[in-house]
Amino acid sequence: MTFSEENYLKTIYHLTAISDIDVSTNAIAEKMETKASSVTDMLKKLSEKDLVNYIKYQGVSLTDKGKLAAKMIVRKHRLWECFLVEKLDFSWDEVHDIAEQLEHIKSEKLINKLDDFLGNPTEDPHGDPIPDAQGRIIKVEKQLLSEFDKNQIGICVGVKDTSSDFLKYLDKQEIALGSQIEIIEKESFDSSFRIRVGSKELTVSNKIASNIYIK
Amino acid sequence: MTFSEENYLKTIYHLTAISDIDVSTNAIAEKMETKASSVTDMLKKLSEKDLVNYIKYQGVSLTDKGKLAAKMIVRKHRLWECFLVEKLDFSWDEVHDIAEQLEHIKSEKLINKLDDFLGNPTEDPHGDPIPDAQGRIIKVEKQLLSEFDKNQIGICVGVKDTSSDFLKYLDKQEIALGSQIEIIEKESFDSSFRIRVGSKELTVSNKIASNIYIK
DNA sequence: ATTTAAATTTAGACAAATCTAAAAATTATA
DNA sequence: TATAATTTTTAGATTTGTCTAAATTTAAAT
Ligand SMILES: [Mn+2]
Ligand SMILES: [Mn+2]
Ligand SMILES: [Mn+2]
Ligand SMILES: [Mn+2]
Repeated sequence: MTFSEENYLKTIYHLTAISDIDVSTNAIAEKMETKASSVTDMLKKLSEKDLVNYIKYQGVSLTDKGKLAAKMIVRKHRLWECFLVEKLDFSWDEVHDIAEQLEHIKSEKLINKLDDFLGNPTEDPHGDPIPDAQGRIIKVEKQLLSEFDKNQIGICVGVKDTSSDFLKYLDKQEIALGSQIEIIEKESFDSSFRIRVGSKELTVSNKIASNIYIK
Repeated sequence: MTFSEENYLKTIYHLTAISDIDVSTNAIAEKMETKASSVTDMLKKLSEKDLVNYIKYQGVSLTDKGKLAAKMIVRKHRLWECFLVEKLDFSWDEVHDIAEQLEHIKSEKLINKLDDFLGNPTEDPHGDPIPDAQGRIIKVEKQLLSEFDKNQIGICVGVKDTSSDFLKYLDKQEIALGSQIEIIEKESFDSSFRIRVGSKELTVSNKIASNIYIK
């Protein structure tokens, strides 16, 4: 399997995880910053290999084989992110791009040994679940901060947007995984939130609140 | 720089390290298990990028820029081999192929942090020197076991052949880096050696003795 | 000094992954 | 429902790295 094929599988996996319905050619093209015609070519190839169910003009979904392959790539990506943060002391906003490269290293033994070395973590530095060697995922039900109401309290357990910019913003506000967040006030006009994080109080926009997972 | 370009540079680096004179197209083709015509094509490209000094029909050598680039790849390869052996408990005969992949991961920060995490090792699991971030190498003078004479004693500090087969043979004979080796007898007929390793005595062919470095 | 052999390069082809531009199918709108 | 807009696919071109076969250059052997 080539790097490119792996990247397509991963993208389709992530897009189907969101909405569950078939993924469109354009959605893939947009996410991968490539052209729709390139996507079509690749879908034909992946279909030929029985990794996706593809019907012309009708969108695409992963086969069981394709889904497992995608999960193994996600597994590698997230384990490497753990390694970078836990062992090499990278911050959570620096690891994604390097993991994008490391996720393509081919060695089952390597990834399983890495898993053990890290103590078999179930979540990556952004709170995303790590599939095990069989592709099983422990789902933790979590809500967006934006769905919370006044006076509710929760723990930050993940982020939806994992861009470096957003993660740095959270660092600045001293919001990290494990932080306790209390909703002091929800402004009905713009759906912004007044929250308490630790001892500090701050106001966050709805856009921010829509990218923080709470449990 | 592409994977392929990096692999060519590394190969040229290793071939020049042996004999110091210009490397031939065929030597590169043989080592990389590719065709001479493919090598010629790549040499033109590397020459265009000022990574090699290339004169048609006359062989090739690395420029300073090319040599530094090659050393950085070797640095990455050997540091990852250390990681695999020291941290993930791989044996020294399993790590080369995985390191061949890992050496192409692009992140200076990653490799320098890995270096620190490993305690800035100066040698890899096969006794080969690890260039530092500036490309400097600590040369340890060492001799082949085959060049030793009767009654001499030394420590095994490296191997010339790093193939899995040879390394497994050494494991079987309980010869490892750090093992004390004493030459009991040198057979003049076939240049084989009777040696003592730890408490055991054994006979090794000249071919074996020509692939073990002693200090 | 020719001739022969070996090494190297060139020419042309191919597969993978991408692109642009044009055609076809689907979906939305009037 | 007919037409327009959007989405998707096809056709053809490009880049990278490879290959085979033929031509060229260099080295070796009469
Ligand atoms: Mn990531
Ligand atoms: Mn992540
Ligand atoms: Mn190696
Ligand atoms: Mn090595």
